[in-house]
Amino acid sequence: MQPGTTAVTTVSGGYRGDPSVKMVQSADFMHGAMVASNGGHMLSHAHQSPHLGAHQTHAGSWGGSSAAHISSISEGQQQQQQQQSLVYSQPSGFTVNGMLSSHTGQSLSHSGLMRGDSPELDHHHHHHHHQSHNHHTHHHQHHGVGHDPQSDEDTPTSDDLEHFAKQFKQRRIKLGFTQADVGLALGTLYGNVFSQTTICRFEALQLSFKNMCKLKPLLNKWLEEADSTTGSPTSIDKIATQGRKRKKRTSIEVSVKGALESHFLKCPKPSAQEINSLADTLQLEKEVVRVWFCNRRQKEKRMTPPGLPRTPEDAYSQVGSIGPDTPSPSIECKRMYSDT
DNA sequence: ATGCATGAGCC
DNA sequence: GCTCATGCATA
Repeated sequence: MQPGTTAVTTVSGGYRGDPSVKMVQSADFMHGAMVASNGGHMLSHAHQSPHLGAHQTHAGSWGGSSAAHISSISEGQQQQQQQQSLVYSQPSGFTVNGMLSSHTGQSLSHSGLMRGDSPELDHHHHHHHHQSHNHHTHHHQHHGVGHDPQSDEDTPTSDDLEHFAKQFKQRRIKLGFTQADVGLALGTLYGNVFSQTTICRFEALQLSFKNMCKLKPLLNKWLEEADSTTGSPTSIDKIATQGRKRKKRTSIEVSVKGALESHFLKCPKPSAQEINSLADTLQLEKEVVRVWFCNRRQKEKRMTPPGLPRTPEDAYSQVGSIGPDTPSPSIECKRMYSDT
């Protein structure tokens, strides 16, 4: 390695189109995953623009003011610890309640989430579900959890999704299932397999609004199945893992990340030439830089903004001069040259 | 739990 | 090449 290497790309080249190496990905994605000591992000600048309707492309698909704390540390820990049962909990059936008898009441109900913000997600389509509070009709009775007011018919609001995600996580944990278990179960039940990552991001509301809406019905059905003690031996049939060759994950140095961040603030969508220059300066592959910006933009569109270690309660303490983002002037990034 | 990556669909 | 949904691999 050269002393000037900014990123450790373990493998370079030959990952696609090279059938010499075959490696089936094992399901042990949780090895040493007991590091639930996070809760905050390293990104402390937290640039979020609460003022929509401006010249900005799209500042947050969720309306920005969701203010949902990602997850409590206490929940995260107990969730991580149970991931040791990745040897597929269901050998030949759905032994739902056959493994959840070892917990009694650890997950206290801590629904600290009540603020009335109206999500205005009018950037995708024009569905007008402005969360009209027409509660003139009597709401059907629901005992405890497992049922959401909207069912899975019409489009839920961000509040609904937020609530559902929380409930889902609670139930899931109480039932003794891991996020990976749920992902697999969805596959066996509906044909759509999902990874632990997706389930995790759903619970943490780190998906786009549309994506959340798509997954909610599925997860809701799983919930019903699971908690109804359905001893019905559902067919377990997990699809064979695709022998995909994947590029080794590039580890970008912290300093380099900082540089990328700075550039992102100036211009979230750099041109190919800009990317080229950046890649050259930071000694990274152009593709790596390009993908980094893509991922960075995606992160910006999530409900939970990048780096927001404050709880909804804390949000009340700093209103007025909304601090997460210093209102930067609209620095429109433009192409350096036009080679046309 | 999250960072980097893939791939499908769109332009 | 971008967005968007999704996930492997990893800290």
